Amino acid sequence: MRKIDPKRFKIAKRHTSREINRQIALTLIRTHQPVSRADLARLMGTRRGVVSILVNELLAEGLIFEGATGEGGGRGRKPTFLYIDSRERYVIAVDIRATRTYLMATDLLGKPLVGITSFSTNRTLGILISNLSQKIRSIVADHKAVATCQGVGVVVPGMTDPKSGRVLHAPTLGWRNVNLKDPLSTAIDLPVHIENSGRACALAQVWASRDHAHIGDLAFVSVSDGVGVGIVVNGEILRGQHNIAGEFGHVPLSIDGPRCSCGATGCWEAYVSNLATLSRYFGRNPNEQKPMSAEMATFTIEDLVSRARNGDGKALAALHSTGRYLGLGLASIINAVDPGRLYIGGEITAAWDLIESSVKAALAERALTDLAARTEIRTVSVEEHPRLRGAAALVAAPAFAAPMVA
Amino acid sequence: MRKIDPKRFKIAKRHTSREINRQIALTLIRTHQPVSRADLARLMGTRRGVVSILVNELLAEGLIFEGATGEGGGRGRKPTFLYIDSRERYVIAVDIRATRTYLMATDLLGKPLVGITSFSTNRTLGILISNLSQKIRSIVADHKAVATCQGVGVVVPGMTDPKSGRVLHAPTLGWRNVNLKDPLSTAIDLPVHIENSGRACALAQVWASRDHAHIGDLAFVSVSDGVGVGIVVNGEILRGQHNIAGEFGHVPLSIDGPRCSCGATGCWEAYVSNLATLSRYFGRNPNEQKPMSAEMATFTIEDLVSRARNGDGKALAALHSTGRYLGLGLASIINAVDPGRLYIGGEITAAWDLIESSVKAALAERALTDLAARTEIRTVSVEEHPRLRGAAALVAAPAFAAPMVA
DNA sequence: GTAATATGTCTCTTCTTTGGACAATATCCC
DNA sequence: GGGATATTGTCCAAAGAAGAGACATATTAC
Repeated sequence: MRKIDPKRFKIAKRHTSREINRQIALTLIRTHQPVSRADLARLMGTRRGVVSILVNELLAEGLIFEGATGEGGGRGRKPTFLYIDSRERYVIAVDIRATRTYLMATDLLGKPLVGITSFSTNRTLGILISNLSQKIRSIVADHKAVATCQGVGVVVPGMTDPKSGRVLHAPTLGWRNVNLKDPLSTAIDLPVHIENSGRACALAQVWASRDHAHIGDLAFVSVSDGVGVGIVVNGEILRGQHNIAGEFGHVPLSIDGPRCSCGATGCWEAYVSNLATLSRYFGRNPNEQKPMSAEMATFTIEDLVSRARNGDGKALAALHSTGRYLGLGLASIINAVDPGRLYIGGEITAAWDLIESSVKAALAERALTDLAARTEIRTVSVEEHPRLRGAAALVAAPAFAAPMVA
Repeated sequence: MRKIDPKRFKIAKRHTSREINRQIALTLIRTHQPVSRADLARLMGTRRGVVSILVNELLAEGLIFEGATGEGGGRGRKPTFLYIDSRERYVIAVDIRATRTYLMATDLLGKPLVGITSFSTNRTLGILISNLSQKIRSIVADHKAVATCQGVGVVVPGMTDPKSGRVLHAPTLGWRNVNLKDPLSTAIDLPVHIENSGRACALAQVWASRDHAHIGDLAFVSVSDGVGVGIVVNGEILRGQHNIAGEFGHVPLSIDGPRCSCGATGCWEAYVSNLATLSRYFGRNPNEQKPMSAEMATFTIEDLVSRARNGDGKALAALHSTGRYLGLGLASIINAVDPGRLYIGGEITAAWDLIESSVKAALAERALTDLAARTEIRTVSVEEHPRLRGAAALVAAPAFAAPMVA
């Protein structure tokens, strides 16, 4: 039961029905391919005649293509199978991180076309844009003959306003209220979409093409330098009134806890970020000003995990502790928005087998019902590049999205 | 950008466009009444001809009525004004609380028709249903001549599953997984809608008819024995996968804090519930098992507030403390879902002038941006009966809701 | 009184789903 | 091999709905 917004409603025009059904057909082709017109008619509960019109429209636009007539199975005329056409269009995904910036090109379904390239991030906006557009232009030039670029999706570790294309605040980059979209867009002459990396990761999971069982309500928790969270409600990214929705990283576990980079104390992030885990291992107060030892400065979570695997009890304890705090925070997410599934990303997932029990025990401690405590948790490894896949989805997904209506 | 659910999509049928525009017209009549057909055509950006058809449909169904031709202002034929017809239909709202159960009848816009009646709550389900249906039948009999009852909305202090009509867990009533809807519905032969009271309060604000500026994203925080929260996203109540979404009352402020009724420790509820505030005043550990003094047992928040107003420094300090914790928790809500507006209900609102500064200061401490810290907060006094208004909205609102599409 | 103007209804056109017919296959079974 | 049966995709007429504009009605300006 949704209330119609008396200021921002959308009237049903003459084309609206067609638009809706067209997108449904496209979605079903996407999730069920290979699929015939007759199959679609059965799935949609309409006549084959309408489906034919819809399909011909999609064919004319080049969004889908007809494959060879497939094996029907029973008797009767064999069906012509339909597929999403992922050859002529592609998108470029960009992941800007504090130290390096990563690029990838994918088709509309998120399948990578070329390997991931990267370069060192220069935090001066002008230089970064210049470096970036050079790389992008090179990719575009390479593909000019076969396909056209639909746009560039850029994810940033910080708060963003996708509408204006501004990065509101990215602490690790030292950016505050900078317009990233417009200068980049003019430099490369392509549409640019900006988004926070946590949300983009969530987006990547929503649109993950393999997932037949669509989960319209999910949360993605990305644990690395900070904790980024993306929430999806009703198949739509939750952005909130000020573009800060989903910042569970700064919901407290203990208001008297350690100081967080955001200025407040006891944020979840201050307990489970990579730095927090490492500090715990070194028995160091993360707020301390005194310089780190050489070992500490270069020591990574990967190192910690391998030590834990090799029998370092202190390392294992530090991981378990992080696992526990992770679970406590996940319980907050469940109690707050109760998503159908939780995804965890970040370096810590490499140690998931070690910490899963701690996570689940902590979750059960605070979840309000048994069923909620058993909310499915899936890890997304660093190698799956959820941020880049999310960046790609920023550009590719709108072609498949539901039209705004009512 | 919303993903279409490949399992639960809704095709656009021949009637769909009409349905959508009909509901938009109805919404606009609701929010802009008195309004003419020509006004609607301008608001909707369509021809007057289409509006006429939609309006005639709504007239035939008795949802709206034509008033006297109004003053146009300029020259030309005078418009015939349209209004929501709130005479022929009404709904019954029920608020079941631990000690008393309240009833009210309202029209479709939520305007009370008869005064609020109440009776002592008997926690034995059968007896309560019997008592309740007696009262309901009496109201129905009183109105039989003039109007028909559309249904009964029931709100409960606990977790509910509106679909099945079951109360999953209501600690203060001692109910666990009881079917409230079906037996009540058969007893009174009317449709029954069950909902958690926090969510219902949020619903009441969404559908508050005065509010021209529709806020599609809001949170309602109801502070009393416990802390109930209702979240609205995109004009729709957030229920979550297990019907526990919005339970911010059990998101921690400090995991090492006082024990909460839910079994966990340091929940927001354990800091700001009425009991927590009173315990703070009496310098008593709320988890203590030792019996309360006679004074403490009968002392209420209202008493505390009046003492604070009369110069009791300890009372004022206890309230300020609650205000601070309230603000810290509100910051969590803002960081998590970033609603456009926060509503606060409960007895504590009577002391809002005393604690507002504490609330806002605490909120500013933890909010991630200045803009977010300035999220509008509105109080809803106990006299406005938000729970009952929400219960009414459960039944009345579907008539105005947007149709499910795509 | 006449011109100007706004409202509400009506008609015709265009777009879209609905229902059914039909040709084009392909298999089953005798 | 041939007829019966079944399935796919297309086509056509019907009906629902928005778009565009004409027209009668009602009211004020001058």
